[in-house]
Amino acid sequence: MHRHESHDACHTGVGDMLARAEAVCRERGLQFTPLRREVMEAVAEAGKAQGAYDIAETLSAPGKRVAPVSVYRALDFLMQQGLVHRIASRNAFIPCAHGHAPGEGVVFLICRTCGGVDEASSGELEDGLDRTLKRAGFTPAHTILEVEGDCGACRERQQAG
Amino acid sequence: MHRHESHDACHTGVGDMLARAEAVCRERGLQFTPLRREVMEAVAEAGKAQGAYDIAETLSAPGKRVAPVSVYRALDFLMQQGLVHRIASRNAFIPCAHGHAPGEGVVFLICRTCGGVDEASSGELEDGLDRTLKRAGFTPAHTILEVEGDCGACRERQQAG
DNA sequence: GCGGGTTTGTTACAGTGTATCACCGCGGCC
DNA sequence: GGCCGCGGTGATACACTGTAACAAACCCGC
Ligand SMILES: [Zn+2]
Ligand SMILES: [Zn+2]
Ligand SMILES: [Zn+2]
Ligand SMILES: [Zn+2]
Repeated sequence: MHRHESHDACHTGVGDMLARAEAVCRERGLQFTPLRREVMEAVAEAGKAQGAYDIAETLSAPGKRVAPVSVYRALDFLMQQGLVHRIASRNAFIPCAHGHAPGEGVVFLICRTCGGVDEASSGELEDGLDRTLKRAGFTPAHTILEVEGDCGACRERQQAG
Repeated sequence: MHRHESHDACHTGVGDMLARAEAVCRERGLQFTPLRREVMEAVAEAGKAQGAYDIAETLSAPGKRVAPVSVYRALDFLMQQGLVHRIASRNAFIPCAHGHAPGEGVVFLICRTCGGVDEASSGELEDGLDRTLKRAGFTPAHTILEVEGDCGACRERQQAG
């Protein structure tokens, strides 16, 4: 999978993500069960946004079937803990590589070439959104901000090829 | 349905939307067929985001069934012409009340109380996003920006009640 | 061991969107 | 007129996404 070196918040490896997930759960008195770990692992290893059915298939093996509904439940849990994000425009899920605070505005950068999804955040952007909402008299509760395009790595690769 | 008086870009009536749709199609040499008109009308009259199956049901009558697939085709056409928007977080569609240029950034304000969807745009916001993307080395092609919350009218109504 | 909450398995189902093929209507063309 | 090509529509079937409901297993404190 590709890495974006272009912004300062560096990506986390699969092992780190699992360790963080485990720590978060212990800290909050919640169970990081084998299924939840497997789902977290599958999402973290994929390198691009995974559909729930993809994950179910990944985790299934001859003799051990994991039903999509179980995956959805694990994903719901992981999302509540901020360990996984849902990409609305793809009906798919990615691991949170940044560990940002809940409510913090995040932009998802979805590469249409390699399928990788990066997270970026910006106070400036958030302030602009807040002002726009205030001007419209709108009280926000939840924001979705997803940009589809080409990541730096893919753009360079295209220009080179 | 409710109206947001809070921002300057004023909403358009159903008749105006239909007239604009017709004008746009004639201008571009495209057909504004009865089905497309009916779908545009259903979306414009609803006052809140409509699912494709809702529209199909609205347009169906005893003896005249409109299949969802036909609605999807009409909606695809109307979206290409910028006459209708898709709300990704709701799997639903709204009429474009503003007639903005293609590529112009727009925020959808989705009221979780009344279900109404308003559009707002902001150069400041767009600039902030552009800078954030540039910093991340990401070239945008399409942006989804949807905020769920409470519109001014509903908030006042709640405080009064 | 028992009771009660949480997690998981299983099945069935609802909601959303697409593929495919046939048919129709309308112009252009011979 | 007859023919053809093309865009739009109808109709069926299907794939993909997500949820409801209930039972079984598990865990933990009493
Ligand atoms: Zn994150
Ligand atoms: Zn890429
Ligand atoms: Zn619009
Ligand atoms: Zn409202």
